[in-house]
Amino acid sequence: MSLRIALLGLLTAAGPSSGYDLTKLFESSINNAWQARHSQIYPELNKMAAEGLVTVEEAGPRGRKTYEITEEGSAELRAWMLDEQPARMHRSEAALRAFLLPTIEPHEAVALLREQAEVHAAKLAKLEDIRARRSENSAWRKPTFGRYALDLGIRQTRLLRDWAEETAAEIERSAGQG
Amino acid sequence: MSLRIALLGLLTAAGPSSGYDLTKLFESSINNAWQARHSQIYPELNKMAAEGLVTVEEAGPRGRKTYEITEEGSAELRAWMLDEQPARMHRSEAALRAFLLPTIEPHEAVALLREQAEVHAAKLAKLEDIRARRSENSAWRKPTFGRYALDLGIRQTRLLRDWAEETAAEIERSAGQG
DNA sequence: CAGATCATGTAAATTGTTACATGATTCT
DNA sequence: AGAATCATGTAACAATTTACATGATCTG
Repeated sequence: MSLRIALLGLLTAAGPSSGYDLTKLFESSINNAWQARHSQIYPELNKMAAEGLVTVEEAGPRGRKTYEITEEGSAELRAWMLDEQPARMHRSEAALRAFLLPTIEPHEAVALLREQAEVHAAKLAKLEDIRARRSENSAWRKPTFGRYALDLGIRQTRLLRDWAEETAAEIERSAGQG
Repeated sequence: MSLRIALLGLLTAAGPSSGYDLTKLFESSINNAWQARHSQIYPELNKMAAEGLVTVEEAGPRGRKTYEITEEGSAELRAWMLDEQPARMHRSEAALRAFLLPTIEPHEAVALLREQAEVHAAKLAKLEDIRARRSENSAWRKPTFGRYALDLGIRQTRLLRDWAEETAAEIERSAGQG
């Protein structure tokens, strides 16, 4: 379901797009929240077209197909947004690693965390750069699009960086004592 | 792969356990990072036993089977932990909703965010309570187990609460003007 | 014209969810 | 004895990944 919702959302945010466009949008915009390959996106778009959630226009240069969201599609997206869903699924390999940190040696954990902190710091810089340039290059119809998610992404990345740094320092401290 | 890693991690952290135990541990400990039902856990444990990553002891009261991690299983876990994996997968319906916030009316978005903030606040209280009582009831072999992940979970939950509150306020402000 | 990029698809395998199915043991 | 909990499993379906496959168009 979430893939479908993400696609409807991107079609709302960016306007009529091809599967190829959407695949790239997935990587560049919503990647922090959800991922999908073209091999999943193309069939899903066709299923959605068959169900009337989007329309297809087959006219482009290299067999390019342009999909556009329908009223029915917008209704589906809206229903999902307003629906009470107490069970929100969340999977994160980074958090899994955090849990499993005590399974390796303290000095290894410290090295790993320091490395992670650097990765997060680099990502943070990239996201902040995107935010700074937001007004120019955005493919969005409304300027608010992506804004809240970007803000959330920046905060989360900063949190991960700080957590990694502080946890590394803490492990180092306690390993030095014990 | 991640399911397998999570199971190996839990077997390391909690010692020999049954599939039933592990299913409950999934819910209570690692849930913030990964989820799995017993219908996925039981077959995976049997596959891991066949591959020599865990041993099985069929002796318990109600057909209970006890699984224990082997050297080979520990090596697999260790390899995963130390392995450089630049692509860490992350999926979150909450973040997806954040992205799609501008697809609904501002007043709806505000209501949704306020609701979410409350949910996160409640979860935060629960997690902080768990942290406060940690020393007593923990099933872990080492006291550090779950500690780092719990800390991360608390920070992330607090972040979501704050983000929801502040974003609600911001939307309210700009909707009032515009 | 060669290499990059655009553009779409399918097949097979893996992973994850929901639903069905069963029986033992403990608690009240 | 009946309800709750312990305990394990399978089957069907849905979602996701990896790999295979193809061809058009643009760029240098």
